[in-house]
Amino acid sequence: MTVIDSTPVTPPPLLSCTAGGAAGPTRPRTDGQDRYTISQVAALTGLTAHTLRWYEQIGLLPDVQRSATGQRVFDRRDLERLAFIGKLRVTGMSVAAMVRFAELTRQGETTADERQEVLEQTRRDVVARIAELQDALVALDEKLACHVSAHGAKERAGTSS
Amino acid sequence: MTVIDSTPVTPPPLLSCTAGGAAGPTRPRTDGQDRYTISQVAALTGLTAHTLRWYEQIGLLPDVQRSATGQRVFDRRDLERLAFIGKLRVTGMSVAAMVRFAELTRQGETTADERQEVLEQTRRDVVARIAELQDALVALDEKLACHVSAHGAKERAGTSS
DNA sequence: TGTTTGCTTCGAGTGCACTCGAACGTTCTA
DNA sequence: TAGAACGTTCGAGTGCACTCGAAGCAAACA
Repeated sequence: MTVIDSTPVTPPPLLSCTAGGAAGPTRPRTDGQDRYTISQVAALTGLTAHTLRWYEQIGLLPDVQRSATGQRVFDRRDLERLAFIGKLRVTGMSVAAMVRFAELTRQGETTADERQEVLEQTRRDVVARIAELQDALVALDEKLACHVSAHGAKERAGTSS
Repeated sequence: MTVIDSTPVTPPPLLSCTAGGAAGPTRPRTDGQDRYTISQVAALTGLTAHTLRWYEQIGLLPDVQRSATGQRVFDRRDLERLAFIGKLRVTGMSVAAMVRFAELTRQGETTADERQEVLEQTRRDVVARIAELQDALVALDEKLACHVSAHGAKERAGTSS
């Protein structure tokens, strides 16, 4: 991965309610100027070109457009999909589950209920995970409090070792 | 792992400011009745006996006492240590880092500063992780809101496909 | 007394999510 | 026109945290 310094890449604004999850069942053709090469997308997302190709290959990021010469042409929609994939990744969802979700999305409106259930379950998982982490935070703070009080006592007693 | 149904195991209350992190440099001999076999500890913690032995072997849970016949005898202190290890695990700290922390704890008061730094860094990591998850939660909620509104529109229009 | 549980060491296997490299050809850009 | 970037397929490697099994023997429990 080399640093891209030519053709400055401007991250597009993310739309709110579009096909972030995976491929939408229909994709409006990219007629505008939001075209990104794989290395630009790599730079924007922090993923490697390898990983981007892999995502496409396993069906996590399907239907990436190609130029007449066969090169991948990513657009804003793909970046949105990748952004949402990033969110799902943060939640701890496995790649296999994300692929499954992408497939459901591709299947269109008929899978809306199932997708909603997946999202709600994921939401519950995230809430639980946050609670766990906050629990851990409490434990850390208790430990730190011990350290501080022990240190304070030490300071007061002048035992510096 | 079989389910333990004899000798009901009562989880001990966790003390607040003791040797949770790893072995304290000195361990008061276990004279009381808080003695646990490896399978009892496994049942209490959800870890396997394999993993408990492994923890001891790699130095994550050092100085587990032994009976005259060489069997491990865990006590409340060990359970506290395991509870704290569980918290650290939740934070995403690697086993290697936890072992390092346990070693520092064994080394006693001289490593207090370093341990405090580790705890503070871990705390920062956890806070960042929580922020990430809350971010993901927002993204999930946006998606769910889309679903709900789409569904609502569908309901209103009577297009049920 | 027989079954279960425990002990040891050792290495191998698992599942995940990448991550990399090879090998070789095509296309784009300065 | 050179060289960087892109394309393909394929398999292998990495790092983590377990997880399991074997072998063979000792101890505890019902």
